Amino acid sequence: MARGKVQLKRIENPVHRQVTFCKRRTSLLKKANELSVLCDAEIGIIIFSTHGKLYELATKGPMEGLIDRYKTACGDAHSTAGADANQSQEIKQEISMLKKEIDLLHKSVRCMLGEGIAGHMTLDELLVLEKHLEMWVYHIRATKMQIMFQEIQSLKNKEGILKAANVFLQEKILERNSLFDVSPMIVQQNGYFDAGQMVAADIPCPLTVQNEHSNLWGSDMGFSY
Amino acid sequence: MARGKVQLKRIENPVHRQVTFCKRRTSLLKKANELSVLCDAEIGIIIFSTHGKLYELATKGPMEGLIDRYKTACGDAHSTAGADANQSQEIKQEISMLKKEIDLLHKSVRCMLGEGIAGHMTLDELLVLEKHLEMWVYHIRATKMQIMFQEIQSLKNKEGILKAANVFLQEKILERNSLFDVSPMIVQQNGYFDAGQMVAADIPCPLTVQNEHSNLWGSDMGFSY
DNA sequence: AGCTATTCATAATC
DNA sequence: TGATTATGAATAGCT
Repeated sequence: MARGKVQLKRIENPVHRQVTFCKRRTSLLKKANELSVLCDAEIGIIIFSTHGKLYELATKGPMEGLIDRYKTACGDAHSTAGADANQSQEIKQEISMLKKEIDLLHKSVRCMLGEGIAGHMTLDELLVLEKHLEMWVYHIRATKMQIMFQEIQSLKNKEGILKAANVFLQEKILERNSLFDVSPMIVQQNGYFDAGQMVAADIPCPLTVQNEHSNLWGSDMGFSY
Repeated sequence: MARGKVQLKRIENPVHRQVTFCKRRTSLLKKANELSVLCDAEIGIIIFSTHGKLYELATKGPMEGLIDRYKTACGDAHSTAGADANQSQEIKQEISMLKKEIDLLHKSVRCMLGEGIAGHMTLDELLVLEKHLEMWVYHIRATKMQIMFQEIQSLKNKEGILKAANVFLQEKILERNSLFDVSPMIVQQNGYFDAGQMVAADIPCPLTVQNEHSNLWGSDMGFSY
């Protein structure tokens, strides 16, 4: 062909390969159509690109009909009979395969977003900008997460301290209750309790704290990050 | 073509038609084979001559496999039976969706590999990809944030409850200190308090705080996003 | 996507 | 059929 004869070998450069694929595919289908018209032949062509994209041509009627004719002419019997029975199983299997592929591709995309772009010098500035923005946002978010984590740790420490303090205080009270008949107190679920009423009450119930997972995850606590 | 441009019309002369069919058919199959090798594509060609004679080519594996792949990729087969038509329809739709996503991801990967955006992805596809990525990241982060806020809220509730209980207990103690000269207890800001002041006592009704948040955080709760 | 220099394909002919 | 040849098509390498 032009500007040098081509080797009948897979084109390694992806860009070249893609361009050649596009051009030659078009020509092939055109040729097929010409042959069909000129010579009154029925032709079907099925092409799957490297990436699995389908291109097809059927010159007389639908591809289905051509395939049926092919199977007939091929001399077979096992075409459509048992297909339906196994179809459900096959479809499920196919869905599973497709999902696995999607998962793999997701990982690929993530990997590429996370990896350097140094290997491709022709990469445009948009991608570089995106990368920079991502790094920037990353640091902001990391800081926010750290602050939140510290707050959680701090609160946990406070909790432990207060629990210990309360245990000690209750020991004190019980110590005296046994001598002076002082009623215990109740802390209610919402954390509110009426101290005045408690003092007057006479209920031998433990001081407990429960169910404080009354999550206050309000709609106004937006995801601002 | 040589010696005059050819009309794209059926060749009426049977001899000419036969000769042209033979030559062009050979060339078409040759071209198809070249395309397959050069561009790593899977190609199948089925040709029926005017007289019904079959010529075929399948570049990677048997024609049967290619036809199966075609039916799968096409949006799926003619399942004929109407019994499971609805289920089949849903499954087809799901497969279609999955394939679209795979196609999108393939394009994304290619794009990121530096093959260029314009030639491979439409603006719509880019927007969809962007939206997908954003939604994906959004869900992950929303989940993380929700867990963290719940944790914080839970701890704050506990803190409030324990503080109230602590205040009440201190009041109790002070109330009796005035009568029995017991020194009050102090919980210090840094969370330290002197256990040595504690007086051993029998505690039939302990002040308890259930520990419900210990398993919300994994040990690998890094800032990985 | 276009262009062009080459190589290919092939219609007509022998 | 097969070979030859004059011409139109296809296309690889570049922009």
